[in-house]
Amino acid sequence: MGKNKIIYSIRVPRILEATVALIAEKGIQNITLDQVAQRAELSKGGLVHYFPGKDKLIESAVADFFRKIFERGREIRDRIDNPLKQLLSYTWLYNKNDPDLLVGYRLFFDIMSIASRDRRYRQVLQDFVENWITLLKASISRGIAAGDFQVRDVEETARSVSAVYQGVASRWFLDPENHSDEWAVRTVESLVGFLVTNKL
Amino acid sequence: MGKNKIIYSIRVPRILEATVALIAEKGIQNITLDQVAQRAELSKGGLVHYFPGKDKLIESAVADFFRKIFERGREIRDRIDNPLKQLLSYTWLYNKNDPDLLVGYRLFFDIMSIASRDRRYRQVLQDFVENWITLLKASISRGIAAGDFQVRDVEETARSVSAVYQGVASRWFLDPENHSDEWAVRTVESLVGFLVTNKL
DNA sequence: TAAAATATAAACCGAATAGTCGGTTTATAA
DNA sequence: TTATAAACCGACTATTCGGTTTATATTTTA
Repeated sequence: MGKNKIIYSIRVPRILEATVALIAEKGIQNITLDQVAQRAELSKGGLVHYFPGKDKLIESAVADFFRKIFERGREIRDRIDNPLKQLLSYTWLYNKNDPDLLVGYRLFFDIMSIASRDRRYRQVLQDFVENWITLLKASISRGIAAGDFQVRDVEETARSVSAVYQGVASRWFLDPENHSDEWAVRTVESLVGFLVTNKL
Repeated sequence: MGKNKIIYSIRVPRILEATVALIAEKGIQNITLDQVAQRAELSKGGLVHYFPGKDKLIESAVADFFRKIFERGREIRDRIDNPLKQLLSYTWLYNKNDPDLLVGYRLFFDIMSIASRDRRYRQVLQDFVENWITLLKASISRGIAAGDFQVRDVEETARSVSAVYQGVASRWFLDPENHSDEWAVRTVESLVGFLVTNKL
């Protein structure tokens, strides 16, 4: 593919964006090739030319989007030096005004739902999570080296931190009426702080 | 509906069971009326006679199933007297050998995914969660009264406890290879214990 | 017991949709 | 200029599926 590199580099991002936007709107299971083609402003034939099959299309769009979100998290973390503050730096995820996050949460819930039955999607999810775990482990290790953290098992603690973020995010996103932004941030700060400093 | 009470009380549970089983297998979005009818051993016409429309059918099946799961949690909790042990009593949710839980998790992820776009489902989810919150608040209040817990805000703490359970469960269920039963139980015990005793 | 209400099955309808394909246009290379 | 491959279009096909209709059987009721 891609004899004409210029047109390719215009079309493909546009298709991926259209796909992700539609998924956010209707759900992975409910988008159609016609809809994607229409939003990406090309024909169904053209769409299929770039992504042969709906599965391939969705897979690419999801992977691309998650990669971007992760990059963002890493960049924000990298601007911080203190290990504990790094571990708490992901509260940008609790921002209702960020349209990318609205998309991201919906995508994430979709993926989880499908992953509960489909090994392939389970792998996508695991890979995504593993990236964050790696990031968290680095911060924890630095905190230990600096003498700030008391942690029995870095890996296990990183997974607990990550699980806390996810649990809080789920409630915060799906029931904002009963779970304020402040509750989310307070809970994460309290629990993550405990995980890295009060381990017996 | 259901002038004939006897036949009704046989058909309806059978239909609900078939629906839930099929949802667990294929996902809410992917079941068909024909499949449900076949598994419940009646015709599609018969099925529609009892539940006029797919939405009604799914709604009833989900509500019925969640009610049963909640009843189970309450019964287990009621057999325990110590407030902290009550708060930790829900680790029966981390049991891979229970077929009802396999069904339950898949259902739950489906609901979350749809709820992220559909107000009706968000309400279903909120109602379900609110039941657990009520249960947790009761335990926390008893612990405070007994002088065992130090908690700033009962409601907020109950929601944090619940979020911890959910976050841990998500990881434990979707990536069992990297999140052992022991990790799940240890994490919950550690975090919940902290939430009710070390609040500043 | 006859009429009415209910229960059930099977055939059917129409909309939606993933994927295919023949053919056209456009860009690059010879 | 010409040959070739990529890019693109949109009509067509086959299938799926929710819901309806029609017909028949069973149960309730008057």
